[in-house]
Amino acid sequence: MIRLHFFKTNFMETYLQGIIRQALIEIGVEENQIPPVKIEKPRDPSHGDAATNVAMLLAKTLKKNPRSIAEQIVSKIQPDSGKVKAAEIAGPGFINFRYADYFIYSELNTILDKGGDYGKSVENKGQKCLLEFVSANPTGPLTVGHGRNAVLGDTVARLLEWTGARVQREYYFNNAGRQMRMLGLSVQARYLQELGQPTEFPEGGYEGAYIGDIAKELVNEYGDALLNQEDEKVFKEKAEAVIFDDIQKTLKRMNIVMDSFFNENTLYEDGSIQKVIDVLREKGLAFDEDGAVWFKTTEFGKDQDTVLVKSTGEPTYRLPDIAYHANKLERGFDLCLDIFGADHIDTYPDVMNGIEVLGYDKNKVEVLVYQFVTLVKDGKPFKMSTRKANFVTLDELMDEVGEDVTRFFFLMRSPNTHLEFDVNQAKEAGEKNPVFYLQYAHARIKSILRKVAELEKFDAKADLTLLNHTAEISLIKKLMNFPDAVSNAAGSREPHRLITYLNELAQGFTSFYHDCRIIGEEKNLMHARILLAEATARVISNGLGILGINAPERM
RNA sequence: GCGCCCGUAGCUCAACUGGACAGAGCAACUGCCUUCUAAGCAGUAGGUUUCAGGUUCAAGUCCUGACGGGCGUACCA
Repeated sequence: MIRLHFFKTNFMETYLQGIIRQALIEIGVEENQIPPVKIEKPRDPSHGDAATNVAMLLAKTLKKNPRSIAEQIVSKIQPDSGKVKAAEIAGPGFINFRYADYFIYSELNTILDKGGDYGKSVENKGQKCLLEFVSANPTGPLTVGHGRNAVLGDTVARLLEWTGARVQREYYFNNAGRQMRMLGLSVQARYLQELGQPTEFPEGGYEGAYIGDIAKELVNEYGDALLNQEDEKVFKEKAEAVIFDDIQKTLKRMNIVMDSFFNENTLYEDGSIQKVIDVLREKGLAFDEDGAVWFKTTEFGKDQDTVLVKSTGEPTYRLPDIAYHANKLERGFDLCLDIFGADHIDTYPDVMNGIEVLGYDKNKVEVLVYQFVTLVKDGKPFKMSTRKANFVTLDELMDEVGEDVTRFFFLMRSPNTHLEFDVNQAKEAGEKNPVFYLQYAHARIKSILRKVAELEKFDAKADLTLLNHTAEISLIKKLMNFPDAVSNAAGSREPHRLITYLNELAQGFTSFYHDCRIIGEEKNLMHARILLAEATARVISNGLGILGINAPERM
């Protein structure tokens, strides 16, 4: 049997495109009149497995009605019976194809052969990607707000890896600046209070309980030896170390491991910040006014110029951002993807313009923007502010609802829409919780396979053509869509599409489970169904793996 | 004021990037556990896709304009 491993879905698509183009030429359509032949899969299974709309696209140029064009095309098509059954015309002029049985069963074999690799593609083969995400400064524990960023970033990374890319996960941070000084001062104040010194807590300081914990640690370590520190440096450094450690633990708990950490400070040390200003000045795009250095963003259509260096001599965050992105491109990545919250969106055009002026290809930089998360508890939104003690940390959230559920909920919705994280629904250990539906389907299959293994040995080969029940056929077809679902989610950077797919798959399995027994059926049929069940478990666990969620053996 | 995002079932959201009859999950109602996991299944009900125009064979999807919501619009990050 010829294996279609490396062409797979695309193989069928290019095949259909080929025979359609051939037919078009045969009926006398000029080469340059042929529109792009798009193959799509109909929503409604009764419309077949693949369809094209070329006839409708040609209606205008050929000045004929689409159905008659479709008829002409179909009359010239002689499909390979090993791949598709005859083409049909439907609706306003769609040409629908149905997969041949042989093709479907051979695809099922492919799934079983490829196993844990099924769904991987080569479309981004050789691409080097830098995915920057989280990038929270170490001023406090990761909160729910960071959670969406972290999970989205990591999952998009996994998706890109499945399409063949090499992805480096990078965390960008700044441990200098006012924020961090304030952090140090806050710890210092708590330290002094801890030792009974009358102290005023700094205005706008960090009030979270974790600050007090760090102070206590310092007391344990140093006693009162730090009473007469002139500045907050020791406190800041301690806080940074503790908090960073904490952040990494939280990430690890969420199944996220960074490949690199990039400190903003590097950009000052190696002079690249200065270089940005120099080049912008040289090109007449930076100028001095009121003691500050400005970026002439009005040149790019903004209604205001933008400050790069404040009159205090301190740069705004835009300047290092530009230098940082230049640095990324300098490192030779083909794609630099940033995960940004909606509140940061305004810096993006400045960065793009900046790096373009510096002579880099801004098409290599891409930003995935996600909207905010609202925690909902008991039907009420839970308002959070980072600086006040009033926030829910990611760890607390995971303590409450679990790691898998947390990841799933952050991924469930399109990045582009507000995410309402319903804690009550997430905590529900049962029916109301959409995560378990997927895991349950997987556990169920595994349970059956365990039972089967106790009964008898069977060889890996089986007569798959025995799988001809409606539920079986549509389950196999669903499995066949997995690679598309992966590359779709990867291409659009929208993991929720994969979740939608997996839900449909799990539904497909459950109706198979409902209609078709495995244990107790005639031996050959049982064997065939075991393979189908195995393939399904495989695809579910591959899919959940991409989402960074466990596929449990039993529940 | 200006810029970006959003508006789809009572609620939370999908809709494969312009395709065929707009779909799920909660919530509501009706059934189903001596048979491989009922964390499940089958069914009922729920819609003028905010409104008004436009583009075309075809619009929830694209363009214009209203209306409503979120975010941004700092010499804060």
